[in-house]
Amino acid sequence: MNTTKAPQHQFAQNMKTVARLAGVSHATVSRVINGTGLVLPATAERVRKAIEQLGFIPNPSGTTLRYGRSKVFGLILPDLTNPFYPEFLLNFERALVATEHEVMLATTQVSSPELARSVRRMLMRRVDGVVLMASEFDTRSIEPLLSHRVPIVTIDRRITQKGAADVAIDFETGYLQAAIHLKKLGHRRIGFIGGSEGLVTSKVRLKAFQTALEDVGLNYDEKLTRMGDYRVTGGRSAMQSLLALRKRPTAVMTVNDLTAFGALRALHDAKISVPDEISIVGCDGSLLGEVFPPGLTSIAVSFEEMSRKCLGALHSVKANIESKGPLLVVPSTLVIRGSTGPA
Amino acid sequence: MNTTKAPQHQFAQNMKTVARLAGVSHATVSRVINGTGLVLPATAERVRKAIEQLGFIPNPSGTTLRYGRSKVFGLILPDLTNPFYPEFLLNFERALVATEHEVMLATTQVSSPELARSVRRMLMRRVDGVVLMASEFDTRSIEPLLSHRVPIVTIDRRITQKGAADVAIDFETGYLQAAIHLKKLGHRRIGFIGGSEGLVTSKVRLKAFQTALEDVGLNYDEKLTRMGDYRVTGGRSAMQSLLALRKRPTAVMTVNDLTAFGALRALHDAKISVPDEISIVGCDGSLLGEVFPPGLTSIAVSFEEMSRKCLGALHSVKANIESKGPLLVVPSTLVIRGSTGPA
DNA sequence: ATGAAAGCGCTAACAA
DNA sequence: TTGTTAGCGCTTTCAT
Repeated sequence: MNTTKAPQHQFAQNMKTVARLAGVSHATVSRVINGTGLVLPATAERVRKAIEQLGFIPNPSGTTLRYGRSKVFGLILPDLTNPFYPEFLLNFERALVATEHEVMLATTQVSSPELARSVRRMLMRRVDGVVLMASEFDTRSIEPLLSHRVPIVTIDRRITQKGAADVAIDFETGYLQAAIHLKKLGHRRIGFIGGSEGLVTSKVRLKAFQTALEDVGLNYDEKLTRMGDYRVTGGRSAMQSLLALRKRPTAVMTVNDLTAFGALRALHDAKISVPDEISIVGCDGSLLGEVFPPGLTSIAVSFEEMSRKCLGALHSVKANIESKGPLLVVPSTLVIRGSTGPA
Repeated sequence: MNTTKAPQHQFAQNMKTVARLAGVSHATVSRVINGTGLVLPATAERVRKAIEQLGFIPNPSGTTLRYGRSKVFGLILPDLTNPFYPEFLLNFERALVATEHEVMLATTQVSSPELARSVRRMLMRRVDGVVLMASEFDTRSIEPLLSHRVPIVTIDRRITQKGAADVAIDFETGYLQAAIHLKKLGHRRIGFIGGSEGLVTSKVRLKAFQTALEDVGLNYDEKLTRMGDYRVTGGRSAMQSLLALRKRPTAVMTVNDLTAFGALRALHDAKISVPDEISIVGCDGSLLGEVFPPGLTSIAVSFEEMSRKCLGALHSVKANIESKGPLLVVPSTLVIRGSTGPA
């Protein structure tokens, strides 16, 4: 005999209720909903009618509990104030929702102990995979994901390992396009504002810039390079430093849009006209670049394609969790706006 | 006898495992983890040690299944490309994570049928409440939330109902501070770029602007008012329209930062110097306003306080689901940056 | 093609 | 103060 009372739930319907109304078993209801297994068309129709009639809303926690699957993917972002990330999130969420999945978000400085806590949260919620938007992090933090066989995708880390794939951004073509564009405009002294000292992505982008210059027959001049921090402040002070040079660059490429925004701000404050006196190139292709005066020429990646590749990578890691994940590449293209002009 | 095989889970530990190691029952483990009920300190210590030793990670789907609680709050945002929303999301997430909760995100144009689908997703996941960042929407879309007794908080709708609270933003003080600030700078002809025609929030902010002008003894001039769309494009063309006037305003307030960005862009393109020739005031206090040349003076709301109020409202609705939710107010304050100067 | 049964991990009611 | 027990909804295996 049942001694405990049923708890007060708001949800009176379950598959059994539906089954009863349709005159079938709840297993059949499950088969209809999941489109799996053989069900007579007439039966399926009856079930669908019952679902409709009852306004039945399935409860995925049953499945999560029983089978450890959640249809939730974790997404770890370092910084929601950098427009790059919300724009990616938007596309990622859209791609997930289209397949009945959900995003579980964690905003975490990846170099902090917070990363380990975010990972734990995701493990608790039994996520089916994690996209870690970072190239540099303490590998011990993701160890728990690996040991629980949760597929991982990192971004632009350019390394893969057992259970983890990587989606790299092909900055090389983007910076090359930018170099061609600037050279055509007559620029010869092209500077660069990089990311944070020592980071892999930072080095990759600087290298891409250097190679691009060489490829169009221009010299790379170390004196025209400054390091930033991927943020506005870094771009701003780097630009100020470049402006202090006796022989200034006539164009400056940057490591990301936020850095370029900082540079544009420094130029505005110094009353130097863009693009008349100097040209600026960003990297990200974020929407705000369209507005930021005078419109930022930028090396853009397709967020939509990136989301798709991340999800694809996640699936292929899951399918083969015992081997190294794939290393996918997303192309980049130059978007020309108002911040670049004749030298 | 058990005929089905245990499914392949990555998680070998549950409360029973912990209980066994600690020499107690799994109910006691639950009590220790939740800090509820009486447990002898020594017993609790043994349990904690066992949890530690096993690296036990609790599985909330058990609770969700049994009791319909998820420790997840839904957040419905209209637009992640408006920096206001990611900045709010950041704070909201932080506040939730601090109490072991999660955000479930939906990015949805609230006037579309997508809203109903987002609501359904949240119902499926058994969210404990929903923050709907919208003042205008088809009420039928949230009907399912109400009927399932899911607490709702709307933003700046300025209406509450059974099961739903509202967090309104007190724009009145913010616009008043802005009016005082501009008057002190010598401005007499102050224009306004509003939101979308017909929306409540749009009307509220326009009204706040009008009242503010009156309060400082200035005349409201309808000819200096334009409607926008809360986005960059609207602000841009509205500003262009204002610039076409024979007698231009010397300062313009806007309905939000994105609109102000658009206005600043239009002014840049028209080679009109800000704040030398015209002053601009935004509304949101988003971080990007700091950078956007020449730095946007803006009416800011504290995202942190807003998150806190939303969560508080959600709790008080839940505690009293049968009555009208509270109507809370978040203050706004003027943040002075470079876009305002002497007339 | 359909049904029966089992069990995932949890918390709360009750018993001891 | 601690243990026992029940059952939330689901999918899958096995039987029919």
